[in-house]
This record gives sequence, C-alpha cells and structure tokens, in this order.
Amino acid sequence: MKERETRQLATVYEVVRAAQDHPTADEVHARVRRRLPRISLGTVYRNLQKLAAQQRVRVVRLPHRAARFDGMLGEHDHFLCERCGAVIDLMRSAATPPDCAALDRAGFVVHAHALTFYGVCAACAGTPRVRRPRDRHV
Amino acid sequence: MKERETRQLATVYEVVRAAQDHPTADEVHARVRRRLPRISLGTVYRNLQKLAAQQRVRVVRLPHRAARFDGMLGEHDHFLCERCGAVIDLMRSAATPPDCAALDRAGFVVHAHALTFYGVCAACAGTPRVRRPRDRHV
DNA sequence: CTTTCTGCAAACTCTTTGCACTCGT
DNA sequence: ACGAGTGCAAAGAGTTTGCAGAAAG
Repeated sequence: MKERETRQLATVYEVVRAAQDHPTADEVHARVRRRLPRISLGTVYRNLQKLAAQQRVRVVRLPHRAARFDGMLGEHDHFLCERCGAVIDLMRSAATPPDCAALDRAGFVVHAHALTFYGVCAACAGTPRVRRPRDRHV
Repeated sequence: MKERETRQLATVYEVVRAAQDHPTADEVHARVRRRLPRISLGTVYRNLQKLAAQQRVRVVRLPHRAARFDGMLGEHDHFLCERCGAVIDLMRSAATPPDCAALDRAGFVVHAHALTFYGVCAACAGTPRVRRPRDRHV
C-alpha cells in the first residue's frame, strides 16, 4: 500500500508543474515522452489521477463538450450534487453575476460564461424541504 | 439549403423542451424512441446540434470529465478564447466570487465552483498588448 | 423530382482496465 | 523478494460520419 516515487510519476509531475498552458493528458504524454520515450498514455493517465488525488496538480474542469441539453432557454447556472448526481438549475440571480469589468479593461471580449457549483443538494444534505431530489429549480 | 421539419426533429425538440431534468443525448434518444421507435442515436445527435445552432434548445456546458491539467494549485477561473483556443488563467479576484449565500440558505452545501468565461482574448481582439497569444495569466 | 434527412454501422476521441512483466523499496 | 507500478493492447463511453435509401417540399 505504500506509494512509490517512480521516474514516470516524477516526470509527469515535473511536466505539469512546468507547463504554462493547460495541457491535455495527451499533451502531457507527448512532453513526458521526450524524456521517457517508452512511457505509455495509460501510465500518464494513472499518474495524473494520482497527482490530482494528492492535490499535487490541479484538474481544470472545463466545460468541453456539450453533454446535456436543456429546453430552458434563459441564462442560468447549475448546481451539481456530488451525492445524487442531480443537475439543478439556478436562476442567474441566485449568484452574483461575475464581474467582467476587469476582463473588459484588459481588452477581452466576453460573450458568455458558465458557472457550476459542486456540493451536496438540500435533499441529500438531509434538509427535508424538497420533495423531488432530482432536477428541481432553485 | 432549406431546412426541413421532419418528424424526428420535431420530436427531439418537444422532448427536450418538455424535459425538466437535463437529459444527455442518450436519454433524449430513449425518450424520443418511445414515440419514434426507429429513430437512431445519430439522428438525435444531429438534431440536437441543429436545434442548438438555431438556439431552440440550450446546451448545458457542464464540466464533465477532467480534460486538462494545471500545475497552478491556487483557486482560479478560466477564460476560453473562441478564436485561438487559448485557455487563460484568471485570478479569482478578477471576477467577483459568486454568492453562495442563497444556496446555503436553501440547505445546499457548496464545496467548490467552476467559472469559465467565453469570448475573444485581448490578443485576438486586436489589442496589441500581449506578446504570446496562448495561455498567459490575467 | 430534387435535395435534405434518416438509419445503420463503422470510425473516432478520450479514458479506463486486465494482464504479465518490471523495478522501487 | 514482495507488491506497487508499468507497457501494451483491448475495451469502454460518448460522439461523429459515410453511405444508400426514405421522405419532405
């Protein structure tokens, strides 16, 4: 059960720490390979998971692909319950709209933003005030 | 070039509009199938894309899987440039931390949140104040 | 009739996993 | 020597695509 400091783990860690961009697992693999040509992609995945579990690297949760669809057209955010997996709509007013002024000032054009909270929903947290545990609005 | 209103498209639309949860493409397929048993998953995907392009349904951009890794351990948000694809770190102070008070009051436990802005970065927007177009901090 | 759309299946991307072998400790 | 870690390749999810035939206009 004791963890080992292998060359592979150390190199993956160094590569991610040194990276200024936000490499995908594949990109990490390519860079590590320059030093350890025989390392496999599977090992990179395993080591990235291990490092993330140890909080030694950070996982960037970027909304990448469209995975879910919504008939509700208005702007709103989401709460993701880590216990029951529910996706709960949050009216935009439930959270302060993020301040884009600093971005605007820096010359960035903001078209949209996505805000997702993670945690435990009221139903799972034991507050018996919700009837349906899945997919209600707040 | 003219779009057709097929039974398949109409049914996918109705199902997504009627859904109170946030169905995945697969779930949409299952529901549509109850009415059109021969519809294929590929058609559902194509129609979801079409409806999203027409803004008739909303795509929920949920951070699904860990796709990218970061050696920067502090809390921060991201800006995704739609032009050059850059992922730019934003210090948390650049945007007002979202207000969780309403969620707390409703009995929700918030562990974390992910905030991503979409738009055009300063370099792509033509502001010549950035040297490297990819992956700088703000 | 023409052109778009569909069903099907194959292909593709990203990630995980089983297995025998390797290598830290 | 023991067992966690590795390379490889195969298997999984989730999504896209090529094609022949169906159907909307």
